Formats: sequence, C-alpha cells, structure tokens
Amino acid sequence: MICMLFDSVRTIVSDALDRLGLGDVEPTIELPRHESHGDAATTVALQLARRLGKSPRAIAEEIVTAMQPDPDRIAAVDIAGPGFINFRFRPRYFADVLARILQQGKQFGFSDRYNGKRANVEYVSANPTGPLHPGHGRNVALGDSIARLLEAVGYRVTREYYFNNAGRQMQNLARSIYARYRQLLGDTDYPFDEENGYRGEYIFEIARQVIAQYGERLREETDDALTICRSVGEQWCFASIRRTLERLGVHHDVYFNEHSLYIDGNIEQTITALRELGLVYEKDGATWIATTKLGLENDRVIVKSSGEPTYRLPDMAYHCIKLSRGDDLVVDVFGADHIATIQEVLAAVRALGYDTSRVRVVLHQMVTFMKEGVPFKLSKRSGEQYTLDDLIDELGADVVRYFFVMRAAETQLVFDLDLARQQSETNPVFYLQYAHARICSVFANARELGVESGTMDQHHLDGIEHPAECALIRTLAQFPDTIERAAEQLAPYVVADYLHTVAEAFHTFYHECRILGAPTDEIVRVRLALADATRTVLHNGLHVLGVGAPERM
RNA sequence: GCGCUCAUAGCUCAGUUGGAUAGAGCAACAGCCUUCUAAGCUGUAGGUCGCAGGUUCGAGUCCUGCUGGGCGCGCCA
Repeated sequence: MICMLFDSVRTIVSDALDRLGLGDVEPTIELPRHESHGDAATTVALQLARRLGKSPRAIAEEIVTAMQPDPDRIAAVDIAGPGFINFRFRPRYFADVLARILQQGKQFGFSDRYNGKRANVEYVSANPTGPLHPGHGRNVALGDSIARLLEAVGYRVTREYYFNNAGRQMQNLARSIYARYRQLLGDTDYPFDEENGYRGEYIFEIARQVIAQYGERLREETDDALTICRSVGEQWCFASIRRTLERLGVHHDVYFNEHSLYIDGNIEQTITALRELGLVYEKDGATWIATTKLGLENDRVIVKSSGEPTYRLPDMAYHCIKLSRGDDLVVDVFGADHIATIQEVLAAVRALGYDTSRVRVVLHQMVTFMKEGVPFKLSKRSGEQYTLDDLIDELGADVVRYFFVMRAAETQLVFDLDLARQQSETNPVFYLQYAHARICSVFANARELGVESGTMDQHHLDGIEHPAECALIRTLAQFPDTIERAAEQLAPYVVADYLHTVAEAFHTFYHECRILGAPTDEIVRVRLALADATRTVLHNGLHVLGVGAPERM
C-alpha cells in the first residue's frame, strides 16, 4: 500500500506526465524534510533529467504547467532548489485524508497485503537450563513484535520455540541439581563442578523439589537419579521461562524439540543427503562438512569423534524441515553470537536444494545494562543471577518490551535502567501511553457532558483549519506506510519512532486546540473524530510493540 | 590474522533505501497550569556525520582503503 496522504498528489503528477507523453514514469512522492518545503514533494524532474537531456528545472516547469490541481485542496505548487516540485495542501485536503482514516475505523494501519501468506517466526529458543536472562529480553521482545508486525500486514504467523533438552548443557544441569540435592541431604562435601555447573539459587530450589518428590531415594548416584534430576530441572526451567514469557504477553504456537530430529530420522537423512552431494568427509575420527566448497572459510565438524553430532547438524535438519512446511517466510531471530553458525547452516540447506531466499535472519547485537552511568553487573553477590523476571518486577512489562525494541536490532543496545525506572517525565513509554490516556479521558468527559461523538459524515469535516490539526492528520496518515515499512524491514523500532511523532503531534494539537470547548459543535465533533483516529493509531501501534494502551494513568 | 557488524550533538539514538538548511529524546538553560490529565506545551544552546579518497547533477546514505569499538572464528550450544 502506498501512503494515503499522497494519493491525490500522485494522481495529479501522473496525469501531468501522461499529458507530456511520459505515462510510463511512476512518480515517487515524498514528505519533505522541512515543513517550509511544503506538505509533499516529488523529485521526478531530477530523475528525468538524464533521460530527457534537459535541466531538471526546465522539466519541472513543464510538469507544473501540465498539472491540473484542485484549487480547493492544493494551495500552492512551487519549484524549488535543483528541481523539486513542492505541494502545499489546504485544510480541505487534510479533511479528505481524515475522512478516509475514519472510514477504516479500528482497522486503520493494518493491511491485507500479505493475506493468504504464511510466516514462521522462531525466537527465544532458550534451552531449559535456567530462568531467562535479561539479555534474552531483546530476543523475546524483538521476535514477538516482528510476529505482530507480520500479522499487521496480513500474514498468518506461527511463533516457534526450538529447544534442546538432551545435550551436554542439560547434563551439566542434571549434575548441578544432583550435587545440590546431596548437599541439602547433608552430604555437605559432595563436590560441585565449579567450572561447568549452574550456580544459581534456583538449582537449590529444584533440588528441594527433588527431595519433596523423591526424598532420599536418589542418594545412590545412578544414571536414573541423574535422569530424574534432569527431568525435574527441565520442567522447572520451562515453567519459569513460560511464566516470564506470559508476563510479557508472549506465547508460542510450536515448541520444537531438537531431540525429535533424531527420533524421526531427520539427522540421518540430512547427513546422507549431504554425503551424496560429496560435502561430507572423515578426518581425525570426526565427520566434517566441506563448507569451503560452499564459499565459506572453514570446514566444520558435524559429528564428533564420540559419535555425537555437533549442534550444527540438527540446526541444518531443522531448517530443512522449516523450509519444507511451505511457509512463505521463515524468520530466525538470533543474537549476534550466531552469526557464523547461521551462515554455515543456510549454506548447507541451500546445497540440499531448499530455497533459502525465504529465510530472513534478524541478528541483534548484545545489550549493555547501565545503572548510574556504569555497566550494571547482572550477577549478584553469592553468584545469584539477575533475571529477566527481576527486570520485569522492577520496570513493568510495558517498559521492558518497549526498551528492547526501541532501537534497530543491529545496534548495540544500551539499556538505561535509570531512565527506564523513572515513572514520570522522561520515560519514552509513558509519553506514548499518556497521550492515549489523555484521549480516553477527553472521551470520558465528553460522555459526561452528553456530547455526541457519533459517526462522521464527510461534510462535518469542514471545520478543519488549525495548523496543529493538519499536522496531526499528516502524521496519522503515515501510519499504514510506517507499518508496511517496518514489516518489510522486520524492524519494530520504526513503529516505536513513529509513535513518538504521533504523540508529539497530538500533545501539540491538544495544547493549542481545545476539543470539548471548541467554538462550535461542528468543530467539537471534528476534533473528537481526530482524537479518536489518534487513539486508534496509538492503540494499534502500541499493540504491535506488545505495549499496553492504558485508558487512565 | 580472518569474517560479520557498528562509528552522526556531552549521553542514547533516528535520518523514509542517493535529494533541499542534519533530526529527536535525555542532560543544560529560559518561559507556560482559575479552562478537556503539567507523565504536557513553547523556546535557547549544542555538529568537520571517525579519517582519506572515489562514483554523479547531488553522498550521513553507495565503493575502496585506513582508524577505533562490539561479536564470532573449538570435536561448547
């Protein structure tokens, strides 16, 4: 969809180009950077300069002469600088745009562009070895907002969580739990693996749960005892992770267990297929994949000399499965530490004949938490970890989600805990939420005063005239375009940025134009309609970010 | 050393895919509440877009080199 604000302008320019025999040219209309340059601009004359062998200004003159703008809606058309054509709108133009926004009601901003398309978004994918870490928060918020963005443009989205409950890390977890179990039973000198063990307080909690369920029956160290510890640990960790995700409003449709790849034979199949392609060889007792033949720098081990596959092989099998499901888009949300791995995996999957152009990888950089101007240490004394749950306790889910998506994924995010903690003034989340609450409050007052804010006919919109009203409409009109651009780029921060400009435009409007105390009933109705449209944009935009839109603050 | 990535106001970041005079928030300074939420609004100040070349009508944006951060480069995941 093309920005609705510019539809009429585009038609005017297109018609003029037609008349000049340039009907094949698609003019792009853009918002000028400076307000002094008008409400809309086209660079089409600059782009045609080379093709026509004329100066851009001369071309601009010809185009402008050939145009037939509606004088009720277009106040001025100027040629500026090297050949920009600038348009200035009359309030009537903005009234048209507002009417179209109101027509779309609560659906405004959401599009059906990708209706019938399916997307899979894999995110979180933390193994069940402990509670989520604050750093996971960025992956959680980013992945979920991307899923919401894709839904906003019409995709049917599956949210997927990939996990491994069988590997070395889980063995470490089991041993850690078992050690604490024995220590709690009085074997205080039972050794704890300081190097590989999980040190958190939660391990004791799990161990206490083992005691509650099994008493002292596991005192004899057997494989069974470790299996039980692993199983109890896995359940405990998953419960913890799900509880944290729940608090952030995040739900997955599919939990994919890496282990199932072994049971279902996908691992075997994958390695056989790679072998048939001549990409597999044995060296030093291990099995290698010749990723150098696929344009990468090094070959990698896919089966260790112990006979155990490395994580790469199941990752390849898993991506083959994801690509064979028929989704139109497969999104992986990973931390920057996966950068090398994902290249190898995709190279192998491509060699196996899958269309990896459907895969889009969102790699986010790491998060630094700052407190009082210095990096905040996430481990407390006693080795206890500060968790994502603790962060939510401290800041609330809305602030946590917003802060993790408000910057582009590829920047190293600095999470300012002091700024986030502020319940007033400077917190960027509250700025948006406050605008929403303010509007709700106006409508509450309107109801009390018996002001009808019913349906809007177009002729009621003639009351638009204040610059702040026009500026607000101009901003609101960019919402559908913003959502599409954000979805295209898989970049929720685009929406966060945009919502800030919406809130700003609204607060200015609110300050300069009284709504309920406007001079005439007609203006009251128009301004209520404008406030209502703003409320919809804020509500829908915040929804995409997974942030609540409170009615009162 | 190699790969990926980033470098824009004191700090944190935008910059609509190559367009006009570089944009916000925080911090600083000065104003605005007897009227719909002051968690707000208005204004001032703050810049050699890391450095050097190149591409063209035009570069913060694209290409090359350099400098400096981050991440990765193990039969860990």
